[in-house]
This record gives sequence, C-alpha cells and structure tokens, in this order.
Amino acid sequence: MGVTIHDVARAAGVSVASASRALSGRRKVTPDVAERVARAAAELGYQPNAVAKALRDQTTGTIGMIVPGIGNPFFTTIVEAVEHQLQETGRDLLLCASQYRPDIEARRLETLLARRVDGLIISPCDIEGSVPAVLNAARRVPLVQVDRYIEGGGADWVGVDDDSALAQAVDHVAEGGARLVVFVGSRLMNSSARSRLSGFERAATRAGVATMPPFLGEFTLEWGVEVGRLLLDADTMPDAVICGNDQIAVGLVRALRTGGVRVPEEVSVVGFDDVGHAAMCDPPLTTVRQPVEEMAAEAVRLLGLVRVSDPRPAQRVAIAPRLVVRETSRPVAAGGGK
Amino acid sequence: MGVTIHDVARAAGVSVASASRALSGRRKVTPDVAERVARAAAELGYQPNAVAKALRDQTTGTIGMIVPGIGNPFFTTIVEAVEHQLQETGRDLLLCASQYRPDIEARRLETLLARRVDGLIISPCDIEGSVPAVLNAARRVPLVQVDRYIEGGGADWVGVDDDSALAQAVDHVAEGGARLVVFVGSRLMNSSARSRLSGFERAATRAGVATMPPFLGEFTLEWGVEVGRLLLDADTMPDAVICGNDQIAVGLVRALRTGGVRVPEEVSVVGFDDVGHAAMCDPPLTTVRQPVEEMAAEAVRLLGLVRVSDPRPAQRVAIAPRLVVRETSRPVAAGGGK
DNA sequence: CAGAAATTGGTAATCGATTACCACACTCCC
DNA sequence: GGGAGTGTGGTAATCGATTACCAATTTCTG
Repeated sequence: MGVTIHDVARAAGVSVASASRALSGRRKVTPDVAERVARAAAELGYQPNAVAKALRDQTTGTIGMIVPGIGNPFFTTIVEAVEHQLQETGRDLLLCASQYRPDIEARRLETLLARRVDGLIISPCDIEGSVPAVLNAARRVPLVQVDRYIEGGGADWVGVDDDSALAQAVDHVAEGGARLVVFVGSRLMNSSARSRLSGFERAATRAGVATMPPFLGEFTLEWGVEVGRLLLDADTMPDAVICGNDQIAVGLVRALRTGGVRVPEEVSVVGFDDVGHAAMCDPPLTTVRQPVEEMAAEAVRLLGLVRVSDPRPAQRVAIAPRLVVRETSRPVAAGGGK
Repeated sequence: MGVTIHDVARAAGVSVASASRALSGRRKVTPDVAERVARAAAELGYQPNAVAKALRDQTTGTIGMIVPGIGNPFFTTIVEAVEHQLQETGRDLLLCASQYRPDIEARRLETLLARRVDGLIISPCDIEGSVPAVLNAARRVPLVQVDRYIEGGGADWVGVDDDSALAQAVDHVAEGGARLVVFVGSRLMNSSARSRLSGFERAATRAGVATMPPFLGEFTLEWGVEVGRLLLDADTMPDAVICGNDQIAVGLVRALRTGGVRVPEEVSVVGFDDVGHAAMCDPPLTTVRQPVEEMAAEAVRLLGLVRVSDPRPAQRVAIAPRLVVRETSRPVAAGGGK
C-alpha cells in the first residue's frame, strides 16, 4: 500500500499537477506527458486514495443505510435493491442495523454522519422514539425514509400504499365470500403497523364486511402461530385473516392446519410483503407484493433531489402494490357465504 | 454542516492543538481550557470529521464485505452476524454484492481498496475466476474468506467443516435405514459445492451406503423441484437425499410430495444451512446448521491477526456444525431397510 | 518579426484532525 | 536568585488528491 500520485509524478518526471490532470483528464496535457504518466501509474499499481479525495471534494460517494434488522427478509430485499441502485451511480453502501432499538439507531446515525455519508436511507424502527435523531440527521444530509417513517412527516418517505394494499386484500377475500374478517399485525410502534391496521379498517368498512378486534403482537412467525391457537380456542372463527406480513401469515396457516382447520376452504389467509419465501411455502401464500425495486429506485432518486441548504416540503411517495393470489385464499369462483 | 475543530478552538479562545487535546484527552490540559473547549464543542454541535481523521491516521475504521448475493438467506445471516461483531469494536461495514460474477466482484474489490477499508471479508463467488482479484487484495489489506474460498489457499478462511457435516447427515439417514443415498448440490464452481460433494462421497463410503450419481445444478428452490421431478420419472428412488442447501431441499420435498412420494416415510431429505425458513417450512426440515455466529466472530478475530507486512501461512478454520433433526428424515427408531 | 493569444506545466493552498516540536511559564531547590 | 525540571500552549507539518493561480512556452496574426 501507499503509492501516491507524488510517486507517479516522480516516476513520470512531471509535477503532481500534471499527473493528476493526465489521470483525470480534466485538463489537456501533451500526449507525451499523458503516456508517461499512464505508464508510471500502471507500473507502480497506483490507485487513488478515496479518503483523500473525499476530504478534498467534500463528498464521499457513500450512502448510509439503517434498517431495523438484516434478518428480516423484507429489509434484506430492500437493502439488496438499494445496493443495486447505488451501483449504477458508482456509490457504495454503508449498512447498519438498529436492532429495533432507537438508542442504537441514534448512535448509528451519528457515526454515519461523522463518516460524512452523502445521504441516508433509513427505515426508522420506532414511530416516536426515532423522531429526534432522524430529524436531526435530515437537517444535515439528504435523508429518505423507506417503508417505515416517523410521525410528524419531517422527512421524505417512500413506501407502499397501504390503503390500496389492504383494499385489494379485503376486496379479494370479500369476493371469495368472506363476511367476517380479522386483521393480525404488530403492536402500533411503527408506521407500517399503524397504517396497515387503519387501511384494513377503512377497507373493511367500505367493503361492508364485519370485523373482529385485531390481534396486535409482533411481525414474526411465532406471533402468527400464537394467534392461530387463539383463534382455534375462541368460539368464532373468521372467514378470512389479513396479516401484516408474510411471516405472521405462514405461522397462522401452520397453526390453523395443525388444529384441523382447512386453509383456504374454511379460512382464507392473506399475507403482506411477498419477499423471501412466501411463494415457496406450502401452500404458496396469497399475499400483497411490495414493489421493492421501485421503492429502492425512488428512494435513490429522491436522495438526489434533496438539498439540505434549501428545505422544501417533505415528499411522500406511496407506490401501489399488487395482490398476488396463490393458494391460501378462496378463489372468487367459489363464491357464496360461509 | 461544517463545524471544524478550528471553529471550536476559536470559540473557546484556544489553539486547535489545545482543542484537540481537550477533546481527545490524550494530553493534559488545564481544567479551565478543558471546560471552555467542552462547552464550545457542545454549543456549536461539533462532530469530528471521520474522513479527515481517516486520512491522518491511515485507518478508516471500516471493513469491506463482499458476498455473492444478499438475496440468499445464508449470506444475509452471515452479513448480519459480521455487522454485529464489528459493532462491538466500533467499526462499520461497507457491503457489496458480486451478483455471482467474478468481474463485478473484482470491481467491487477495487473500490473497497480505494476506500482504504481496514480489512476485507469475502465469500468469493467463483473458485477459479475469483483467484487473481482476491489474492491481489489480500496482498494489500487483511482479508478473510468466509464460507466459500478460492483454490490454492492463498488467504485465510473460515467456514463449516463440510466433512463433519456430511458425515453427520449420511450417518443419520443410514441409521434411519437408508441403503441408497443421493447427493443434490450445485455445479462445482465454488468451493462449497466441491467440498460438500466430496464430503458426501467420503461419508457414504465410510458408512457403507450405496450412492447414485449426484445431481449438480444451482443452489435454488427451482433446482430442487427439477431434481424431484427427475427422481419421480426415474425407475429407482433413493432412500435418502442429501442436499447442498436448504432451498434445494425445500424444492425437492415439495416436488416429491406433489408426485405422491411420502417424505420422510419413503424418502428422507436432509438440507444444509438452517438459516431463513428451514424450521418454518412444512414439514420442518432436517438440516445441518451452519454455525454462523461463530464463523462471523472467528472471521473478525482473524482479521485482527493478519499483518500484511509479514505474511504468515494462511489459516483455515473449519467449524464443526450440528445436525438438526426435524421431520423430513426417518427417525432412527423406525429402523430397517426399504 | 513583434506582440497578442492560447496552451500547458509547476507551485502551493486546500480539505480537517492530529501531533512533533518548540517556547514559555511556573515550581522547586540549593 | 538562578538553574533545572515540569507542565502546558501554540505553530506548523502531515496524510493524498485536487486545483487556483502564476509562469513559461508555443502558436498565431497583422
């Protein structure tokens, strides 16, 4: 390590300025100089020091990203999509996990800011607890929220249109004949949990289906299993269950089937996300597909528009998702009530 | 943005040297100076510029990581574990995906080196194609391979003990009564594919079970489905199938069941990895669990030991995995031949 | 061919934090 | 009171790439 542009310049017998110009091509140099510099750089194996360049240019070519957890396949998919988008423009991704804790999230934001990332993409873990750190960061660097967002709407956001998503899900099971529908999601600590629940309630009202009180726990398989057991023990079984994500749905289907309830014949189950293994479950899950690639592309695009120096109203981009009908929901053709 | 230590020094009425010393505490300053500097820093919201510090210190506190694809839950799990380990020591992770292509991998390596990462953790996508770029990188910065490795053994490696893994898998199905066993993996383009196949062959010989020619395709669900169909069409059905990863196993189970073959009653299926959703499949998959956290911890530990300046023989750390028996393999109690 | 214009090379400043080195002030002791 | 010793603050160099500015050379024009 340690070949600098000075070494190249000396080897080529020119000044550092000429070497820099020859390598970057930002100003003309004589063919002779250009060639000597190119040869010297190749021979020495010169590689520009991106740290020095970043200091001088006041831009690092690096984007910071913070998600609650890399273990969750939904966030993984977004990370992959964002990484892919950044590649296109030659930028790199500094990835952090907040482990669903606002205090860790705040610390990670600080170190990313200290590293002078050119922008931040974040899915804030807590709708309330994440507010101060996120707003503070947004004041210093372009910041776009993805999927989850903080209350108050102080920063740009890209996500899925939960109203449209839940409407599609509810309408679908209603068309399959469901009269009593229940929502299973997570406790209302993040925006997705809240907006999916309210989207569900609006959709149910509009579709004219009856609802049971929602089950709110965690976005996990285990919670799905637990709710399945609760439903088996209760005296009324809904015609359809709409879940806040796929993991809940998979656990729920498993528990219901184990308990002797047939899916979809007796109960339809609809998931949310369609990432990871929704399609590969048995039976394949009917679910709402998140437009992850579009979200990532939009987030990266928005990042480029933000100018910290002159604030503009926060943008909110909600992308309409698509319901993917597989085998855990009753087909429309089956029709009829319970 | 842009509060520098000069601003702090000016506000506190001291020189930059004193300000730096007061903030870092590396040399004594009078209490008076210490307090004035602390107050000034707090009031101005001073945050040290990590880029400048990196340039001066010749160390960035950043580790680069390259995996073939973030979509694969196995790599995701490793990334998460590595990120977690690095947190402990206050370092950050620059994450890249090679998309299973050596040319992209080589480019990503170059940009990570240009960014002067303090170390590299990589799972090389191609046992041959990745060789030059990986060896070149290893000459310039501490580098540890995880899971996959390049031929020739020029760089440290941490992974799972495939021999032990396959022995456990083969012995398990043999004890369940299997006499004819087949291996389904991927084409031999990466080290995992190769060493799992050879581990399988050794284990089968030692256990005295007969084998069919292996099926080598991709590490995907689709390949598992395809092999399942091939087996259904063939005239001999093995007693057990050992798979190179969980995705293949899930696809295979699905295809066999769809074709009317009962798992595990007629055929035992064993997966590999136990990440993502192996446990949540239906039926839950018998599989070999990769010791991912240990691998990540070991990789980070090794990184700290490497000194590029004085090369030492490449270390190879193979961690013994554990077979997790679930419901796709015949229990030992069942005993007996086919 | 003189002088203007255009082109290209070099020197040194810049980005921000750290620290080697020097200088000053104060204490202590004989 | 003066010399040694200790502690503290300041100045300027350093890390490496880029570029503003100046100087020198070449080219062009009347």
